[in-house]
Amino acid sequence: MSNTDQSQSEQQQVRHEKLAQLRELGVNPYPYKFDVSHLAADILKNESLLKDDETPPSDAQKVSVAGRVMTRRIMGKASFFTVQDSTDTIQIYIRRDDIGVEEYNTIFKKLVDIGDFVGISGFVFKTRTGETTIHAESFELLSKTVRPLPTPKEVENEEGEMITYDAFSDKELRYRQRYVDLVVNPDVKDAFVKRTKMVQAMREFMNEKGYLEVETPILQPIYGGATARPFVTHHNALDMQLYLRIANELYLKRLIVGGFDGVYEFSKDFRNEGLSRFHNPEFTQVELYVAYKDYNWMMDFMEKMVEHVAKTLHGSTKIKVGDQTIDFKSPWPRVPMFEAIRKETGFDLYEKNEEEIKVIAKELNIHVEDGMGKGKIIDEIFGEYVEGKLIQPTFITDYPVEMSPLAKMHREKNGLVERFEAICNGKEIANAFSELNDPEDQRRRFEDQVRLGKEGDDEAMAVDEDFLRAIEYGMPPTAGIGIGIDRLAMIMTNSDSIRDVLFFPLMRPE
RNA sequence: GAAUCGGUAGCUCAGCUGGUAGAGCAGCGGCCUUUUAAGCCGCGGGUCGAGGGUUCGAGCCCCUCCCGAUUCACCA
Repeated sequence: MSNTDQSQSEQQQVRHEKLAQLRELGVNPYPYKFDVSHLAADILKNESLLKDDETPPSDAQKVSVAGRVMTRRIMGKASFFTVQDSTDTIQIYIRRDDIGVEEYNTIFKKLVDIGDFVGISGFVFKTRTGETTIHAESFELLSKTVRPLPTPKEVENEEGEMITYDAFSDKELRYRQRYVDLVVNPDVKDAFVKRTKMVQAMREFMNEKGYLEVETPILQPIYGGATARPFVTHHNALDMQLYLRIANELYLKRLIVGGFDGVYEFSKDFRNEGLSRFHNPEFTQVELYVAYKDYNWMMDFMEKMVEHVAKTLHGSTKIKVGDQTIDFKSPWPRVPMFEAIRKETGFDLYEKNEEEIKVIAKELNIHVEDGMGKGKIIDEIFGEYVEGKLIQPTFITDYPVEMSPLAKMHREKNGLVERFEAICNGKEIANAFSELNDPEDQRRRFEDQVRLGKEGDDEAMAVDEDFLRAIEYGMPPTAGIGIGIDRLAMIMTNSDSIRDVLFFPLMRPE
């Protein structure tokens, strides 16, 4: 867009004019650096920087801060304004007689706007009303903004609650212009910082156990490791169809075959499905595989790791989510899937055949489509009658083999596999199994998937011959897990939409 | 994919039964040297999501489409 574009608002045009005036005055509106000595948050915390009224400021009491101008209150020959840096917002007091007539009257009062980056040097004092403030001794424009920022204002009322006026609250604008959202809505930043700290805490927890963080292909010739529709792409030089990964499971298990005892990857996965409050086409999971362990061990591991995450982020195992309090203190209840269904519906599905289950599904008002298969129907019943009721973290264990083609047969229970899902706040946050390492069984399971695919299940898996070859070379007993990072982040940050824990959620083009 | 609600100034919103488009903040011109949603005086700013229709006349009624939010369905 040119700076004479007719589509610009009046305010944008005014700011472009100010930019030109600054240049005419010989002021570079985009200088190269500024030496910051203090962050706003540190100044606000550090009483020893406060200067008393009697003595002139010592060198140790001089501060330089930089950030965006967020509010301005001009009172003739002196002004107050606030500057927001990465840590907080601090008030600045500036006087004509301290910084010079042109600097104050022309540059500061006329040519600087809300949103501009500025650098201030001065000393710290407290105003009459007790607000810690920097008395500016010099002032420098660091970057001129030519687009007006939304200008929310926060006020504390008599009860000590913060009231926000003119909040930048339009969700569409907030998601499309996350950079603006981050500038004017401080809580947004907090949620993303928490997300990062959560990932760090998990990474440290796994590193401490000696597991190796690895990277595996995002572009895969055969997609696998989950049931989902993939994104399809094409490699020109090899003239080859490739898929964006829906999971990295099969690659991490190849690494277990290769002799690593524990490998994990924070993996951006891609599923070509609809969008919702809980679904974004690209999302993050951490998958972890540990040799010589089973799913019982993995439950111990997961509850301890998530308990650790909660303590790291909140200093407690208890977290407020909506109007619930969720307690991540281990151990979490472990309930076999069929028992959970029986408790909620009165029907025992164990060792029932597909016809019998279809009859029960009908009685439970579950919509059954052709080609859904036994596993899928059971999953439907579970989703409809059980999942949403599990608010406190719970392990649901022992799934039907039909819906778990990569999990090992249960050591005792007929027709089931050693699998668990961790459910929390009514949603799945993790999925794990004793990994199937019997190559003949694995081949049969793949073939069953192919059959389901032919019967119309468009999410069924394909046979991955190279993966079969890998486990034919031998894979030790292994426990594996995938934990949904976005879902867990939603809980840890009390967000009710996945979009609030993704910087840039997928949106239709403007 | 379906239903509901919404899209009006840079931001947040009002706009009745159809009759020349409003407020606060932000902006512009003044006054103001400890203010804090600073204050006071004055001013400008709009393709009312897009297109079509009905009407003497449409922000408002009708149709189509676009975008979003929420709920439901599928998926983690």
